[in-house]
Order: sequence, then C-alpha cells, then structure tokens
Amino acid sequence: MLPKQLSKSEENYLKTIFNLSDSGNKQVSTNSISKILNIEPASVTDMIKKLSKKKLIYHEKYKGSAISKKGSKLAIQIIRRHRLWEVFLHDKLQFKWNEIHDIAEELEHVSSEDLINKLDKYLKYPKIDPHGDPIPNKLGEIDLIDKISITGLKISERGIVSRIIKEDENFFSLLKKLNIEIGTEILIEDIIDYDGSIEARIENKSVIISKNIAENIKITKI
Amino acid sequence: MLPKQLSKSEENYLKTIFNLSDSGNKQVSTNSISKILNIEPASVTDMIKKLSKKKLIYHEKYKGSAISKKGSKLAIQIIRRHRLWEVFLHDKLQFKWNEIHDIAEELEHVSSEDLINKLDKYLKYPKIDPHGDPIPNKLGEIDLIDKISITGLKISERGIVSRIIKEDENFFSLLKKLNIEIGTEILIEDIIDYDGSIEARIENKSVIISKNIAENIKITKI
DNA sequence: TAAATATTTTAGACAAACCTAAAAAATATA
DNA sequence: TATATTTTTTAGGTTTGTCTAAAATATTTA
Repeated sequence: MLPKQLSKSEENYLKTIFNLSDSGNKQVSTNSISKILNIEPASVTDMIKKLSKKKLIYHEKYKGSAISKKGSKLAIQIIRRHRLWEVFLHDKLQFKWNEIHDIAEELEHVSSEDLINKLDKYLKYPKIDPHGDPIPNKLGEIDLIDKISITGLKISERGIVSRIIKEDENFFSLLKKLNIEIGTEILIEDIIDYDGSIEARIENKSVIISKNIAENIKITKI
Repeated sequence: MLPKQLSKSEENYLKTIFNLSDSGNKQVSTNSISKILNIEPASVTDMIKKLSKKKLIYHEKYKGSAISKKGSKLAIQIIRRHRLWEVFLHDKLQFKWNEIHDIAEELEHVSSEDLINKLDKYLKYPKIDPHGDPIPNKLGEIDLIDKISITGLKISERGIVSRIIKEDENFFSLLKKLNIEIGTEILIEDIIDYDGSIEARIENKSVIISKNIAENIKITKI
C-alpha cells in the first residue's frame, strides 16, 4: 500500500526527533521534543504513540524514543526540502540568511517529490544551504562534512565560519551583533578558564563568545 | 487588532466563493461550494457560519452567500499567490502548464507577504499566469482583460486561445486531445443548432467542441 | 396550488492535535 | 535507601473541520 502522506504535525515531530537523536544515533526524551516544538509533554506522548504505531519511531514507555530506518528516510526528505527552499529563498529571492528559516519551515511541507527534484535541478544541485548545512540528495545521501566547532580551536588558531547550527531568531540577532556569518574569519585570543568562554577577534574587534554559543558555530581551521 | 491569519480551509472556501460569485457580483449557493470543494453541504454550512461571523461573507439562511469587501480583498491575495506560484512552476521549474495547478494549490497557503512580493519581483511582475489568468498586483488590482469565449465567435471567424478557465485534470487532458493550449489558433467551421456544439479547425484538423467546453476557453479574435 | 423534489440547515458524532490536572515511574538527593 | 523531585504517561476536555441522518425551507412540476 502507499506510504500515506504524513500530516504537517507528524512531519515536524519526525524531523525534530531525527535532529535531536543526532541523525538516529541517540534516544530522545519526551521532554526535549516538547521543548523544541513548544508543545506540552502530554501531547508529545500522544504523537509518539501515533508515530510508533506507524513504525516511524520505536518507543519504550518512560524510557524515550528512537527513530526507525523508515522514519529516518522520511525525516531526511523533509530536511532536504527545507534546505533546498532555503537556498531558493536566499540565492534567488535575495532573502537575508536569517530570514529564511521560518518561511522554509512552511514550504517544506509541500510534499510533491516532482517539485523538489525540479527545484533541486533549478538550483543546480546545491550541496549546502545558506547556513552551511549539507543538503541530502534525492536518495537521502548526505555529504558528511563533520566540522569542528569554535570550541575545537586553541589560543591563536584561526577558522572560517562554515555552519551555524541553531536556527532561531534570538541566536541570529546575537550573531549579527557579533558580526558573525558564514565565511567570517575568527581568531581565538583567549579561552577563559572560569566558564570556557572564548575571547575572539572578529573583523578586528575583540568579542567574548560563551561556550554554548561557540559550540553551535562550526568552522574550518585555517 | 491583527486580521488573524486564515486557516488553509478558510482560505479555500473564500477563494471558491470569490470565484463562484464572479468576482463578488453574484450570490453563491451552498451546493455549488460543496461541489467545487468536494465537501458535504452540511459542512459547508458550518464554514459559512464561521466566515460570516468574521464578516468575510454575508449569508442569508436558505438563500445563499455573498462575499464582503474584506473577503474579496483576502481572496484576491490568495489568488495572487496561486498565480505567481504557477508562473514560477511553469517558467522557472519547467513544469507543463497542466501540472502546475495542484502544486500551486498547496503553495498558495504559505502566507508570508514578504515571500510573495519577492517572488513577484523575481518573476519580473508578470501580468498573467500560464493559463492566461490575470495576476492581481500587491494592492489587489487586476487588469481586467475580459475576453470572449469560443462561443462568442461566428462561423468562419478565427481566434487565438488566451485563457483556460477550468482547472481540473479531466479538462486539461481533453484539451490536450483537442490540441488546444494558450496560443492555439481556432477557426469556427460550423455551429450545430441541436445543442450549440462547435465544429472547429485546429492545427488543420476538424474537431467538435461541446458548448460547455467552448464557454470555458477564452480567445482573442483575429 | 398542492405534491414531489431539491436544497439547506440542524443535531449529533468523530478524528486530529492540542490542552490541564493528576497518577505513575524514573532519577536525584539527603 | 528512603524521600523529594523530575519526567512521562493517563484521563478527560477543547477546537477545527469534517461526516451522516433527519428536519426545515425553497423550488419545480403536475
């Protein structure tokens, strides 16, 4: 029988579980899903049951959820759609890189495969989206460019920002204040023992970046 | 207060009522809406109540519905989105003109105004969509190119197909069989008294077109 | 114009996707 | 390890948008 289309909600849960599970490698807690989606844990439990019944995830009561192979495949296709639309919005429609996420969040649920493949072709099969995230191809294969974070650099080392992991407005506006975007060069001037904050030179100005933020910014060492 | 976003369903009803009402000029029956949307009349009544309460339509029990000014404005914006996406799908992604409707039907509900205006700009502010239908501008203004139908031609007159009104797969495949698309030249050879059918010459072949179909194909006289 | 037929509305039900409050289980802490 | 805290689930409720069956109204036709 046909793998009946998922609802927008189901797609959002699946994508979230896939992401939280580190591409399918970890168990995911109900609470963590609840926090990302801004939906009460009780409701998350409901949807977990639903996705379990469809064999898109495995769930053990009170323990957590793991995504299945079938679930991963679908999640990757949703991520593919999201990232391709982001390329379109950024490269063709000239949206700023921090404006594209929310719109792509809507567009990703328009599920014509034909549409996505034609869009892919039109965009010339891009490998990464404007945040530096890799775009799965038609078959769901992803170029794993496993970059290090800013926290992976030592004092006096340099890197070029290649990928921004978090996607929320607050994070983006912070990055804007710090003058950080894809391609920005960063020099580590000091690492503060107390809490792991990093003092870095960006466009000739010294800034302090908290450890948490630094972990969410991937770079290429130079 | 903000004119709270309409749901996908509400948008579909509003668009349907606008279209059936001949751009706001006629009353629309509950049954006609039911038929277009493939939703039971009882459910249509429910939604009519909802849209009435929001003052998007006026409704008189057992009489019918008329779209309000506010409703028209919204409907026109939905139609604008639909037609701009159709241009994108056809001109940029190379979809055939009969494949674009269903996908545009989904895309039209992604309601970022910024997105639509940037798309409009990217497409160079097109005036008509691939079916020949006029595209409302940002302000909701529509170039009224009120063309005549095939039925408006007399024997031995000629026209160029400029607009296809119906948008369903059956109609499209029929047109394909008849070799009719935007730009096709048609010569009226005979009009059959019995039922108003039209015998026409298209690409050097004579075909019979029923009155009903002929009414849904607009042309420019030549 | 009265009866038959159509259309439209009301009433009551259901699934999807959420919610709150309370119970159950797991985990942390004293 | 017993108790307190946190996490997860269950139970029951709500809204949205649909349905079917039956009642009310309008229209057609005999």
